[in-house]
Amino acid sequence: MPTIYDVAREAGVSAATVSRVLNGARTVDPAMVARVLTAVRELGYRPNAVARNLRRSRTTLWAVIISDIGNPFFTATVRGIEDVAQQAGYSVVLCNTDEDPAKEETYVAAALSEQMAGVIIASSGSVKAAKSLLESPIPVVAIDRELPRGAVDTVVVDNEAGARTATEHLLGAGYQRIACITGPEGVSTADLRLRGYAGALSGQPLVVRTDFREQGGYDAMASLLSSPERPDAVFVANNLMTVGALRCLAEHGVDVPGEMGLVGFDEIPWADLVRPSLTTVTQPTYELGRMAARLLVDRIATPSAKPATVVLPAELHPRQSSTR
Amino acid sequence: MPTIYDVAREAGVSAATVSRVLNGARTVDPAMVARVLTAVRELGYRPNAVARNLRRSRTTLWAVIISDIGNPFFTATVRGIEDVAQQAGYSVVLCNTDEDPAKEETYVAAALSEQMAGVIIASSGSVKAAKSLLESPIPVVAIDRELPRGAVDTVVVDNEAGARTATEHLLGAGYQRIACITGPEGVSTADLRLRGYAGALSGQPLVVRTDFREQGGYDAMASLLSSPERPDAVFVANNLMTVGALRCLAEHGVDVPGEMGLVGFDEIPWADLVRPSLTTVTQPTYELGRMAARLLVDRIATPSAKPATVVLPAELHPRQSSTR
DNA sequence: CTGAAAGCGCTAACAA
DNA sequence: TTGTTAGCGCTTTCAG
Repeated sequence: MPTIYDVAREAGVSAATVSRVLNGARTVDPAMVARVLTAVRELGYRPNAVARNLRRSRTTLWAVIISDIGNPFFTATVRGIEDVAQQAGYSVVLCNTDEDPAKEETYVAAALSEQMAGVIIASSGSVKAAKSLLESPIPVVAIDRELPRGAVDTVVVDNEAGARTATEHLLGAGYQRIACITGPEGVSTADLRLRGYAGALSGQPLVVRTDFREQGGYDAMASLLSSPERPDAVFVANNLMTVGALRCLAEHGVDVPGEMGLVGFDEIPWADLVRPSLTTVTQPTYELGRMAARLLVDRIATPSAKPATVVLPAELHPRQSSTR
Repeated sequence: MPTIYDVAREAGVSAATVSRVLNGARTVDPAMVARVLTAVRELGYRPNAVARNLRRSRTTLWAVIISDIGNPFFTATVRGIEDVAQQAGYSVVLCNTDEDPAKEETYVAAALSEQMAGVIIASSGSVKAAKSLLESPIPVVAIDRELPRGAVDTVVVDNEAGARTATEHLLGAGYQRIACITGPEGVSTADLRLRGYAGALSGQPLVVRTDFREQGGYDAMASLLSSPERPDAVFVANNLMTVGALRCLAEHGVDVPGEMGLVGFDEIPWADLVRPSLTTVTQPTYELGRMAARLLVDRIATPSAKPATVVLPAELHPRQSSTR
C-alpha cells in the first residue's frame, strides 16, 4: 500500500502538501493540486484512516449498539440514525449484542478503544457497560431503554402511557382478566410497560416475566394457558414476544380474539397480514433514530451541555386481535 | 485519557513492560505484572486501539456490508458470521447499504481506509466498489450475490435450482399461467432465479423486474393484475417483494391460492402465521453466514489460496398459498 | 527479564 | 504558498 510519502515523491512535493490537497485546504496552488491528484490516481493511493485518526485523536465513526438485530424496531431506528449521521459526516457501525450483557460490554470496550466519535446504545442492562461509558469522555445517547443509573441524553417513547392505553383498550373491549407478559426486571421498557399495565387495572395484576424474544413469549403464553387463573386477554410488552404468544395460541387452537384478546407493544412487520391481524402500540421508530442522532451531533459539538431526555408518543393501532 | 506512559510511571516500569503485560507475554516477572495491573485499574487505563492498529498495521475488525438491514435473510446470516468471528477473535461491524451503490462505495472505501481485517459483502451491484475491493489486498468473501466480475471466495445458495423447484411446484399444483417478479438486472440472485423460473416453464415467460423491496413487489403485482395476460400464479424472487405482492392481492380482494398461487424465494418471518400461510423456498441463512466467516478466516490465514465457491441448497416449504 | 529507542502514516505548528 | 519537523500512542526490535 502506498503511503503519503510515495505520493509526495511521485508528485515532487512534500507530504504536507499532499495532505493539504487531500483535506481540501484551499491554500494550495492549483498546479500542485493537479500534480498531487494525478499521483494519487496513478499509485492508487488511499489514505490510511488509522494513522489519520491517531494523529487527529478523533474518528468519524459512530457505534450503534443494539440489543437485537432481528427486531424490526431497531432496524427502523437504525435507518433514522444513518440518515442523520451521513449528513453530518459520520459513518455508522452497527453492533449487535443479542441481549447479552457480556457482548454489550465487549462492544462498549471496543467503541472506547477505537476512539469512536460517539455511541448510541439500547442497553441490554449491563451496569458495567453503562459505567464504562459514563466514565469515559465519549459522547453517548441512550435510546429505547434508559442507561442504568446514567445521566445522558436519552430518547424513549412514553412506555407507561402506551401500556396504559393498550390495557384500557382491552378493558373497554370487555375483557375481564387481563394478563401481562413483559421483559426482564431492570430493563426500563419492561418495567415501565408493566407499570402502565398495572396502573390501568382495577383488579389484581397477573404478570409473567421473560426475555424479549419470540420463544420467551411463546413459553410465557403457554404457562398462562395452563394457569389456574387463566386470563381472557394478554398485553404483551414487545413485538417478538407477541409473535411468540400468537404462535402459541394458534398451536393450542385458542380463538383470538374470541377466547383470548391480544395487544402487543411495538409494531410488527405485516401485523395486518397475520390472521387475526394484531392490535399494536406503535412507536415512531424512524423519528426516534433521527432524534437520537441529532442529540449525538449536538453532544459532540457541546460536550458540557445538560443531558436532555426526549419522550416520543406511542400510538394504539386497533386491529382484529382485540375486538370481539 | 491516560496513556501507556502514565501507567508505566505509576507502576514504576517502562512502557514496553506495560505493553508486554497487556498483551499476555509470559516473559514478565509476576511481581511486575501485579504492579502493572494495579496501575491499570487505578488509572482506568484503556489501550488506544487506533495507535495499536497503526503500529501493528492490522486490525481485528471485519466489515460486513449488507444491502438491507430490514431483511431477515441478512439478520440471520449476520448471526452466523458473528458467532464464528467472535470465536476467531474478530469483531463485526455492520454496514447497511440499503441497496444503494453509492452507499456501498462509501462503506467499501471506509473499510479499506480503516484497514479492516476482512470484508464480507452482499453486493448491491456496484462495479466500482467491487473493483476497489479486488484491487486491494484486503481479504473478501462475497455472500448471497456474486461480486461483479470478481474471483473471490463466495457463498451462495443454488438460486437456479430453488427457483426451478418453486416453479415446478406451481405447475404441479395445476396453475397454467405463471409469472415471475424478480430483482434488478445484473444482481446475480435476480438473474439466476429468473433463469430457474424460465427453465421450468414450457410456455412463454411473463416477467416483471423491480427492486428487491416490499413496495416493488406490491407495484409489480398490481401491474400483473391489470395486465391483459393476467397470470394465475406468481413466483416472487425474494421475501420482501413476496410480502408486498401478498398485500397487493389482499387489498384487491384476490383469493390466494384460489385465484392466484404464490411462492416466494427466501424465508419470511412468521410465514406460517400469515393467512394464507406462504409457500417459500428457504435458504440455510445461519449456515451461510458461518460458512462465509470460515472462508474469511481461512483467507486471512492463507491469502494466496485459490478462491472457493460454496453453493448451499435451497429447500421448498409448501404451505397454503400454492395449494388449491 | 527489562528498558531505550525507533517508527507505523498521518496532520498541524511553525518557519521560510 | 510550501516544506520541515514533531509527535499522536502503541509495539517491537535490539541491547543490556
